[in-house]
Amino acid sequence: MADSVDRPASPSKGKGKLKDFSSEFDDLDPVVTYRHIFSPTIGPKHPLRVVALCDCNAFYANCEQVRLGIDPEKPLVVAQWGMLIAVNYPAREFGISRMDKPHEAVKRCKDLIVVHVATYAEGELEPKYHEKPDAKTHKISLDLYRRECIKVVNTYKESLIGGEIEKASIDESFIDFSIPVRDELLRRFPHLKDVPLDAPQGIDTPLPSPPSSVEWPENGNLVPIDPSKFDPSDKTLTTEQVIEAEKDLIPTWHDVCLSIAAELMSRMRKAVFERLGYYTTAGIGRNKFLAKLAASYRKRNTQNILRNSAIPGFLKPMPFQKIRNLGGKLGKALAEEFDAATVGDLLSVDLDEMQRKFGESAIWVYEVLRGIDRSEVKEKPAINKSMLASKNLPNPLSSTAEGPHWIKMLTSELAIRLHEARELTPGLWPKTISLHICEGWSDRKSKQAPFPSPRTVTIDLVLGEAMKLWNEMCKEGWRKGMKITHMGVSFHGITWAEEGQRAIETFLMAAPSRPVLTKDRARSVSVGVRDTSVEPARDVDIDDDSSYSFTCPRCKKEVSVPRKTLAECRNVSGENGDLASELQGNALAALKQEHEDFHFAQDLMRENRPIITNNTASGSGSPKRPVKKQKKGGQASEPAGIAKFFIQKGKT
DNA sequence: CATTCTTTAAGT
DNA sequence: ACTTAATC
Repeated sequence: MADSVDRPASPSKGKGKLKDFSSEFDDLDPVVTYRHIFSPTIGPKHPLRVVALCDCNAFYANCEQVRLGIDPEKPLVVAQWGMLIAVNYPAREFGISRMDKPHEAVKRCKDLIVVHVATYAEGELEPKYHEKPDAKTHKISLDLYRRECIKVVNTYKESLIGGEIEKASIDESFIDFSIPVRDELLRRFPHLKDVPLDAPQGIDTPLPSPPSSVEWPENGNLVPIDPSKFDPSDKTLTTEQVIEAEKDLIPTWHDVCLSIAAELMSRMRKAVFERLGYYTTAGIGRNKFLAKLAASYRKRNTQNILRNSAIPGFLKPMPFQKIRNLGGKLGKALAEEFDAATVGDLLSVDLDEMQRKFGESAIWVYEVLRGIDRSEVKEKPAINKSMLASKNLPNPLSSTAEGPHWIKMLTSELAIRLHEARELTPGLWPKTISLHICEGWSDRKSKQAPFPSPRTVTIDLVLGEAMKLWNEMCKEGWRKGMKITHMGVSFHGITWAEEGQRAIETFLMAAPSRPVLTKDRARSVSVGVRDTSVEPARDVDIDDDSSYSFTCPRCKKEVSVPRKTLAECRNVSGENGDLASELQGNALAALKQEHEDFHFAQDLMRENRPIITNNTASGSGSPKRPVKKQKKGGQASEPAGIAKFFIQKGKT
């Protein structure tokens, strides 16, 4: 009850007063002007912003069902050791839930298909669907789901022109439809493009009235404005019924935008289903957290539209712990502090009080409770920044000698996954490696170290680095009676290697089998420097500061790698005769290739795929690499596939 | 209602 | 570098 007098006035209207409910959500029908329509960007405060969250339903189960070519209406579950990690919707009809054990589930449904997740057996280089996987000896592989997830996101991209997509988790993506929707809006209502000559406030004049009714797509649900008019347990509530009950309603321009987004979303979900066979559910609303909540309104192969006018009725009875970021400690703290469970319960807490108790987070919470969320849909790099292989140990390790077995298992998987990632994006490399263990129930320890940078991934390399960490850990000793119940190895800071570094590698790989060029010999060799075609060759002086360089037509920057660095990397050689031209050709070709690869990787990381002009379903889901390098050495740079990969073992 | 495995971000 | 928290 501290006085709020000594605090500056809060921006909230009803501050300190008894709340008038209509003012809790006071921005639901903002004025939209021509200026809004013309705005080149549509940020979090724009009144016509439209965001969707689309997630795959029972994704792992759906993946296995598709992989096995099973009828999607057959009940199917995915098991991981003694538990279920995915239950498809037909199986849920039998009352099976993720908390059930596989054997319990089978009791509920005689014909239930139980698929165990793929596992690595000891020493295996790829995961398999083993007959009888054993938690004591095998290691789970979630790779199938990771790969399928990429296909889903790529399909979204191909079927959407010009929107932003953020992959939020393995089976969820946020989509910002604002720009494509605005473009379509102008196509359908071209009169919005012209500010009337007699408009009183020019470009700041409010838009004319929207059409008197909105065509909501058939295949989705409208969250009702007044849920009390309906039986909340009625899962069959249709859009028609909602529209019928809201006959008198005057739609807004934002409603029109939502309906357009719904069409686009529907098209994207259809593409995913037709191409990949995955069912999705989407939520569509004015911002991310509402889109996410709306997605959970009705599930399985559908989409739910949350109009601004429906926000209060939807949000007030909502347990606030369902809101993203309020599911954990913060949510619990709020519940305890204010003895509240629903959003409605917290609306009477004013901003000052909230700030006193929750400091920084208060404004975010305060706004979210009122349906406001300014967070943006931001494209995340397509490449993961970290990679973890971990394992709970059913028989805890009780001696240091048992460590290496599991470390080998975990590092093998990591090496394979890194190698796989590099097939798509050559040059990816982790900055650090770390080893993490749990002793007993809650004693955790971790060690990390910089990861070295040879150019090929081998299991032995990763194993060796992890073993160093393990040995360090062992040296520090264990609590009395060592009991390791969990172990994990991970890569962090996985990024595209530095350009110069990569250029050198490419360069060296281009000439792998030639006699070694010593520094002395290199001094006597002639190499052209700036421009291969124009500048005459001149003597190499290893100590000079000149570079191989060219100007990139795309970014207009001069790209170079110091000649010195290349020379010192040794192995640069050839017969004395045409060595000069060969060297400069190799170096420049490598550098150019490297630079193209750099752009390629950047595009890939930002997921800037070339814009598809028509919706002609192109078969390939992944971007094309730039023109392949013509290698003088005639040697494949990277071994393809796991078989070859293993041959690399033992080499530096 | 608890469990295995992931990934990311942020704090100390 | 190492820990904690949050999400699926």
